[in-house]
Amino acid sequence: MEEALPLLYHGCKLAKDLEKSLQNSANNPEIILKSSEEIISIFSKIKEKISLEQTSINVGHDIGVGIQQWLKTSTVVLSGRDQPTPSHDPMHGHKISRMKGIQLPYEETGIGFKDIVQGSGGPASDKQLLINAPDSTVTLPKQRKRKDSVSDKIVKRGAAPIMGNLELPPEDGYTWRKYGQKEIMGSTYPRSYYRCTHQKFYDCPAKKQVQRLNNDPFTFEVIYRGTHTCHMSSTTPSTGEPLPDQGPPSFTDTAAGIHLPQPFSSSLSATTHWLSMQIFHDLVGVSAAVASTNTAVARVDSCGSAGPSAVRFHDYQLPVVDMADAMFNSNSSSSNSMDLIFSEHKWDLEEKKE
DNA sequence: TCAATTTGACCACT
DNA sequence: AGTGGTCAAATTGA
Repeated sequence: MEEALPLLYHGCKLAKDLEKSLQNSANNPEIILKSSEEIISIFSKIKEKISLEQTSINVGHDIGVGIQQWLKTSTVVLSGRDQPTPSHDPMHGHKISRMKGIQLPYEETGIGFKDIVQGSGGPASDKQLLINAPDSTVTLPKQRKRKDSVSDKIVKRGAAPIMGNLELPPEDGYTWRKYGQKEIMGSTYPRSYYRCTHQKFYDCPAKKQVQRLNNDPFTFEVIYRGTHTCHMSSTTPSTGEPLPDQGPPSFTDTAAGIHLPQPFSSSLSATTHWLSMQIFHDLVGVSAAVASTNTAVARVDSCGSAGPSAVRFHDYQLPVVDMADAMFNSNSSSSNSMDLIFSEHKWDLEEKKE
C-alpha cells in the first residue's frame, strides 16, 4: 500500500488539475484526452499494485481503511473572515469531520459540492424595538438587522436548472419565501434573498441567498444562514423530516425533479476531494460501473420518455472516497467496481481509437 | 382574500 | 460613500 498511496495521490491530483483546467481546455479535446489517459494509466498502475498486495479480503479491507484514513485527511474547505472553531460546524453543532452536506454534486461543471462554513459572530438583533413607556407602548421603526447578524453560514453549490424556469433555486427540502433581490457588484447575476416560509409562525431564523456564479451561470451558490427552528417545513416527504441539526439538506435536481441520494456515510463526509466522473464518462464511458454505486448522480435525460427504462444516466460524479469504496470495499476480485470501471475504460478507449 | 413576489428605499457596515 | 442585507408597499396570482 505504501507504493500505491503516492500514486493514488498523484492520480487524484492530476484529476483535480484536469478539472480545474476544464474551462480553459474544454475546446481542446487533445489535452483532455492526454490528461485522461495519464490519469487512467496511473489508476491502472494503482490497481495492479493493490491487486498484487491484496492477498486476502481482509488485507484488501485494511487497504481500503488506509485509503479512507488518508482521504479523511483531505481538507474541508473553510473560508471567510472568521474560521469556526476547529471541531464544530457552528451552525448545527456537527463536528467538522462529520460535517454533513458534502453534497453530491450534480452540476455539469464537475465542480464538487463544497461546504464552506463561515463564522462571523454576533448575536442576531431583535427585529423590532419595543419600548414600554410608563403609560403606553411605543413602537419604534423596525430596527434593521446587522449584516451577518446570523452567526454562521454554510455555502453550497449546486447546478441551476437547465430546463424550465432557470431562475428557480435548487430545491432543498425546505420552503422559502423570497424577500429581496439585489444586483451585486462584480456579479453578473442578481442575488436573491429567501427566508423560511414559517418564519412568522415558528420564529424560524433560517435564511438563504441564492446567486448564479459569474463564471458558471449553470451553477447556483447558495448561502444558508441560521438554523431552521420550524419542524414542519419539509417538502421532502420521501427523505423524512430534516432535523435542525442535519444542516441544509441536499439539493435536488430541479430540472428533473429528482431527489438526490444522500451521498456519504458520516465517516467520510469531511472529504471534499472529488473526482469528476464526468471526465471519465465523457471520455471513456463508465456509466454502467458508476451507476452501480450508491453515490452516482443520475440526471434524467429530459428528452426521454417516461418509465424506468427510459431513464438515461448520462451525468455522473463520484467523490474520491467513493472511488475508494469502489476500489476496496468490494469483496469480489473479478467483478468489483474498479474492474468494471477500468475494463470499460480500456474497451471504450480502444473503440475510440478505431 | 391571502400569500408570494417584486422592487425601491432604508440602514448597517466597511 | 459604497455595498449589501432587509424592510415594506405595491403588484401579481391562485
